[in-house]
Amino acid sequence: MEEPSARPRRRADAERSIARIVSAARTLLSSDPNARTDDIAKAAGVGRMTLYGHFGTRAELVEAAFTDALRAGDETLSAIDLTGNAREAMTRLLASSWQVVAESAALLTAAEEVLPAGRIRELHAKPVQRMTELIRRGQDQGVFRTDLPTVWLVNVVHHVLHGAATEIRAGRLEPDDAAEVVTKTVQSMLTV
Amino acid sequence: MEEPSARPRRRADAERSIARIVSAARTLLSSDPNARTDDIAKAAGVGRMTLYGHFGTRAELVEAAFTDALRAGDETLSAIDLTGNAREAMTRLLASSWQVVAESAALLTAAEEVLPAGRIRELHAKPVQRMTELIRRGQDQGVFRTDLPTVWLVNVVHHVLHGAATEIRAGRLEPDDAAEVVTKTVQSMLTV
DNA sequence: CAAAGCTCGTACATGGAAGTACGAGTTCTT
DNA sequence: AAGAACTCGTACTTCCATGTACGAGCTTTG
Repeated sequence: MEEPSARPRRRADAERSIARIVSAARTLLSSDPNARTDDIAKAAGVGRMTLYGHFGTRAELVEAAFTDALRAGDETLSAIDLTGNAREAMTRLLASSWQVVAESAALLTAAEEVLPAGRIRELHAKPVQRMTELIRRGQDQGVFRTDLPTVWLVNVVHHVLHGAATEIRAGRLEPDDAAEVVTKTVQSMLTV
Repeated sequence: MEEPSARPRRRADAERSIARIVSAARTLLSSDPNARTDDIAKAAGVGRMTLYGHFGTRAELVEAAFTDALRAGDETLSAIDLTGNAREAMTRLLASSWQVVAESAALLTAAEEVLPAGRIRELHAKPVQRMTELIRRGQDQGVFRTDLPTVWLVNVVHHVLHGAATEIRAGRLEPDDAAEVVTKTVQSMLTV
């Protein structure tokens, strides 16, 4: 899908710049989805022109940052053991998921403003699939409800995670309580 | 709270213009939170200058539209009978609520971009209180869980409603199924 | 019916962010 | 060490939506 390493290949300093830019973009956009490219360049310790040399448009930059965040999230979540009892696996998955979601909530907003909905969905494929498989497995095991469409269950879990992120940002939920609250909520949601 | 009818009083044609503008703003902003004031004036069948005569800034206009939507929502929801068994009352409340939320989801986004968070919260006070009271009553009756903060329960219900709105917009949930799906989800969420 | 209150077109001012142009200097790569 | 690749400052150019100014002509209201 991506160009794995097409073209003449980049010089080492260029790679470094790009990495710093993407990282800065992730940071800034994660706290303000409207962060200006200008500020991102500054935060990356790089000239504005350098940034434009690598990312022709703001949209490209946002996409790169978003993709990177998803990659990082996937790395975290794919380390979790999801075998055995699906209910317990879900608890383990949620314990890490809420943080991943919370960290990049604003970044997602930025992406939604700039990328077509289909692209966003595409990039989300992995986490969605992970959750879908787990829920399906739970349904097969008879521990999760089957009276609602699986797609809905998957998505509503995501909405609850985003909800928790919002509540934390608004100061109405303590980060320390998040895992427990989210888990209890989701677990009963998955039960009739 | 508002100025009930302060000042010399407006002329009849002004009242009419304002009503048309607010209504157009509600419509446009409910489908595109970034709708331009220009387009709103056009849709209201009113000159741009007339609009600016009544609303000094875009923010004022958005607030007026948002307030009006909340007023309309409140009108709908306050007609619902919430007495008796809290669980059944909740089902009745949700049956109407999901639509109200879905209709103005984009408008809420517009408001969030332009109004301070506190103001939004303030304007939401009524619906929040309605839901809070119902949940508390259910807890007293012993039909709703008490192992999670009531504030969280109230807010997570809102998030689920918004989630349903999103799924509908994305074509992943049929409007006809919404009420059932939302109800089932929320009811089990409110149970241990 | 007259004054006050509204409407609304055209034209302009403002402001913010995106993206471009140019070109001199620096760092890699081979 | 030479050429290619990259950096990056400064100074535009564009674009687009918000908000203003001015003023002629309609409605309401009392």
